Amino acid sequence: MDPVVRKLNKLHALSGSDIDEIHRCSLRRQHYHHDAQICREGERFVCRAVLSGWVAQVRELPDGRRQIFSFLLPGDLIGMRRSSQAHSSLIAMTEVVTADITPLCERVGDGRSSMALQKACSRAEEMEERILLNHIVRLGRQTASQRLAHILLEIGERLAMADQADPCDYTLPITQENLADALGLSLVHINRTIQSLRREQLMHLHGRHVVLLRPERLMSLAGFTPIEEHGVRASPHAEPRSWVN
Amino acid sequence: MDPVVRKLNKLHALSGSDIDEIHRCSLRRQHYHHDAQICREGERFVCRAVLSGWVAQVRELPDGRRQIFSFLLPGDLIGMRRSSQAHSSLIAMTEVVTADITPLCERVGDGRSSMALQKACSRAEEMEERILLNHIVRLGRQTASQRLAHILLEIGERLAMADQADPCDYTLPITQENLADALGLSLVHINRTIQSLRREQLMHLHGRHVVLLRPERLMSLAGFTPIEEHGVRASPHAEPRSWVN
DNA sequence: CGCCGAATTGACACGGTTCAATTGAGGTGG
DNA sequence: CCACCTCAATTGAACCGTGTCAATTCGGCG
Repeated sequence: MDPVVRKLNKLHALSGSDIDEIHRCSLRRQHYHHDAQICREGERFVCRAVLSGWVAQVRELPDGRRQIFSFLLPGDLIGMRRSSQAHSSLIAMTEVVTADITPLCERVGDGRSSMALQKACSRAEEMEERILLNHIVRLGRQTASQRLAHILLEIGERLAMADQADPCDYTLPITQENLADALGLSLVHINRTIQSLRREQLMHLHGRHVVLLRPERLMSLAGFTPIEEHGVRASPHAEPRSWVN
Repeated sequence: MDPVVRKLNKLHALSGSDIDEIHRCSLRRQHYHHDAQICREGERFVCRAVLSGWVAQVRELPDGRRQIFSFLLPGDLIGMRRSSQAHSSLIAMTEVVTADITPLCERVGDGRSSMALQKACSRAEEMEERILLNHIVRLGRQTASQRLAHILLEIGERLAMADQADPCDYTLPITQENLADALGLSLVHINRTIQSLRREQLMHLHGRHVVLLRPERLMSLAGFTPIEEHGVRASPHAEPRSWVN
């Protein structure tokens, strides 16, 4: 449960007993092979935590193409809220280990756990929401290079949050095709986009190894906002246009 | 609170006292002009219900362009879960009336309300999630015509759920530019896409009036799955590919 | 009647897709 | 230790869906 504890603790400082509770409330481990389907769309699924490996939340289209909604990284919680069936499938992008954390979900859900733990979980959910909205912006309004830079920055930030890696230097255990399925692009175009960013000396991406060489330039290119800056920015707008009766 | 009651009741049958509770737990109404900003990104916001009018959940990009995440229709609840700041702005697409439902959120959240009411709210949240995921698929993997057909079918279904209109014949109180901002397309191209669907006799869309002429054809064109069919479909896959240790 | 925002149209450029090969790298067995 | 196999990465060329720019028309309202 280590990555889970690290991530939650970074979102909201936890006490020793909180950490104990996290350990106590996790049931059996489950192992999945690369490409294994962890959960099928429409199925009811239990609340899990990813302990190691990457999982993709994905929908398969009638014509066989895929759209990946998000990547779930070590430390991420799956389905804290969702009570009934899933609206997406879960597929192991690598060898994966998860833990069933149903008891933890219940205790946090009905308020039996500590305030700190609840706060940390709610922060985690918020972060999840932010990631989903970021993804929509990428798909709706960004070019291929922006999408790629943006998601690589975001993944780096998330890995760092669970102490899995340096935010600008990490292992990307997925294929270019997987990136394409997430970013709504073709495999061929992802490849060309990678080369373009490489040529401009903005990043390395060879094999499974990513290095973001100039994070500031990448951030401005992609319009990426790191998580620390959320909620404290002064609005750039001159005056509110809102009108309340 | 009528559209809220109708929608929740359709998601899970409510008792008379549930309906009373919904009424009792709603605080003051707030009125907004067309184009008013109801909530700014990064702000803390209260839990609200949309009573009339349409609201857009939107993010503004540095270059002035917009991405609309979703449209909130009468009967929709805003921010049932999100405790702290919003990751998107809310903008009134029409004249809008909302109700502050903070008490309702709290009672449902900590289990003081009836089981039925909790169930209905959790169904509403699930539907919200489904809508967001559908949106990602539209943006990531569909053509302009598919996106348009898909979102119009979805909106029709949602309006019908709150008894606001016929699912295939309703008023769309937004401009083509708003559709473009939601569907990740340019205003010009949205216009041409509308004309194309019109030419093929699949729908009418003149002024604010939409008629979906051949819903079945539109659904197959757009790969749209109505909500009733969720969770009961037999999987088309031959055998599970998953492997559990 | 005249105004203004919304809708519509045309021409052109470009980002991204598709199809079809080719190259490269890691893993396995002989 | 090398030949081979396979999957991932890379490349080229043609095609087409969308974006952009710049007018023009439409429609409702004062």
